[in-house]
Amino acid sequence: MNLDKAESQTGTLGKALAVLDVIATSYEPLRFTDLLNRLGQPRGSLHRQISHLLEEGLITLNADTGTYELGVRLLNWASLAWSQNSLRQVAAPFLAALHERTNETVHLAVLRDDRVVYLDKVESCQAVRMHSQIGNTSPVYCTGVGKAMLSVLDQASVAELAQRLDFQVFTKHTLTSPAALLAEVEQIRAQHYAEDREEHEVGIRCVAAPLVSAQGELRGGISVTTPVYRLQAQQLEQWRVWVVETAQAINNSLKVKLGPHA
Amino acid sequence: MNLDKAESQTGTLGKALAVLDVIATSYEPLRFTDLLNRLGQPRGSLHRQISHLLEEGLITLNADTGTYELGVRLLNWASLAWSQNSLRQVAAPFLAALHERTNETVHLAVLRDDRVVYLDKVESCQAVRMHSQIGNTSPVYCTGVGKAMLSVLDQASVAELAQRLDFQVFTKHTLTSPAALLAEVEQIRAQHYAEDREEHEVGIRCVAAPLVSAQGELRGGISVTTPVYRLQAQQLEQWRVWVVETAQAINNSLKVKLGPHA
DNA sequence: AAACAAATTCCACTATTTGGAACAAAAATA
DNA sequence: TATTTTTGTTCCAAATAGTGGAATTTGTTT
Repeated sequence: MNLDKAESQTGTLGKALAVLDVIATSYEPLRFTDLLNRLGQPRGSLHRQISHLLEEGLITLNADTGTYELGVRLLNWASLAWSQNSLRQVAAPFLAALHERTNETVHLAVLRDDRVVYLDKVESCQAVRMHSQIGNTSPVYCTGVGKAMLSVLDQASVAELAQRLDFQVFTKHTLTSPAALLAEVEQIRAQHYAEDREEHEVGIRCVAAPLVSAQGELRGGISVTTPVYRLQAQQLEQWRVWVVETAQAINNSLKVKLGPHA
Repeated sequence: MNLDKAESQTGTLGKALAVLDVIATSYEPLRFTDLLNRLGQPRGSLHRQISHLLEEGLITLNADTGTYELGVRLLNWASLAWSQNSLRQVAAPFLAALHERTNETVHLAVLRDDRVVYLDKVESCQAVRMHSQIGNTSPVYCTGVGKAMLSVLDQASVAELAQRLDFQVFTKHTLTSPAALLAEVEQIRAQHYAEDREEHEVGIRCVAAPLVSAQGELRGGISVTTPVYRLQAQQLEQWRVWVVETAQAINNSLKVKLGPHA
């Protein structure tokens, strides 16, 4: 009956998670009717989906406001997801060493759904904000790790991806077109490292490199971030070398730790 | 046909999440067959459930090992869950102030499924381990916050809960019977604060108090934790006061921020 | 107390899930 | 290399769980 396009259905699960996603990404708290409007589903169906999510502890009803919040079960899963993540486990000591050398904030990130997701962070003891960044996402096109990761995908995929991106302007250095991004990625591919020159946030620069498996598949990216005011030209040069070296070391470690088979 | 006991079914969603839970709580990485054994489901069904979880990004297949890991989508949700959590938002400044006064680690936790889940933590800049603790769980019966939270439930619920707990012995001070726990909770109810006297970990003590809504319903708990070696008797007395004061302040703030209705 | 809005329940209809078995691929063994 | 065993994937009729429109209940406003 229906052999349209990429027909991807995860059935009942997908529908329930769509509800969860709306709750997760809404800026203001939502009541039943708000969800009804945003999801355009029949009352009955939505109602049951919500009860299931509640019963499973994925969401919570705030009795005072009648609005839904994400449940703490998600926090618990995330904690487990983080600690068992194999990429993170392998990379951790290298990130620590890189931080040691640079004394700047070091990130580990992966690509998901056209966005960068931060997996780990090593920083000098600062105001200890939550996971600081862990689990947060940023656009690919204006972050060091983002562009670094794109550089190991084949040109065609990058072009496709660039086409469907929605370029937002964060600073006057933000890349704002598919063409600009493609050109930049081309260059990154050649030099093996990427830079963010205040493209996402004014006053913040970073140097990044991609992580790949033994088969050359994209695994993630790492970066060193710094405020420009304490940045000196030769430091930057030094960091490029260190970041690339560290990425290389992690790649080698990945081969040993994960895939001694091909 | 089937009116057995507490008949709680979340249908398809519940089954999918059961798979996720097995992956989450396993100590070693699991392959398809491992999951099959642990879940005792027909091959076909499990296979489809796994594909759905994969497609939704809730789990990832590690191509090198053929094992499944939790997906980063969970990290992203957790990050949002944490930042939008209203209890945490309200409590945050009070936790910071309490940390300021005591200069010791301060925790915010909630009760879920007979366990304590840590929601927030303020600590002196130490080795920055991930969420440090956020999303981690501990038993109720051997933690300060755990026992503090039990003290605001009615005696019957606590007795029931105590009965179904599996008391593990962590130190020589760990409470190991429903009776002991009930007695302790009784006392906590009277004095309005709880203590963990090296019951979970040798050398660690803590003082805790429960958080309640305007209607007196349990909302969570807070605690101050310290290594015994730097503990002096009069400090402890001081902290009891501060912890109870802080809890009271948060409770008041909860009334204002959340529920000005009854 | 009436009018209104929001949330919950109901139930005949329909789509998805189920689970056993057949099939394919990969590893282990001969 | 051939053979067996293990592991993973696909199929489809039957069973089950989800759908969605409407009626009912609950709770808020006038």
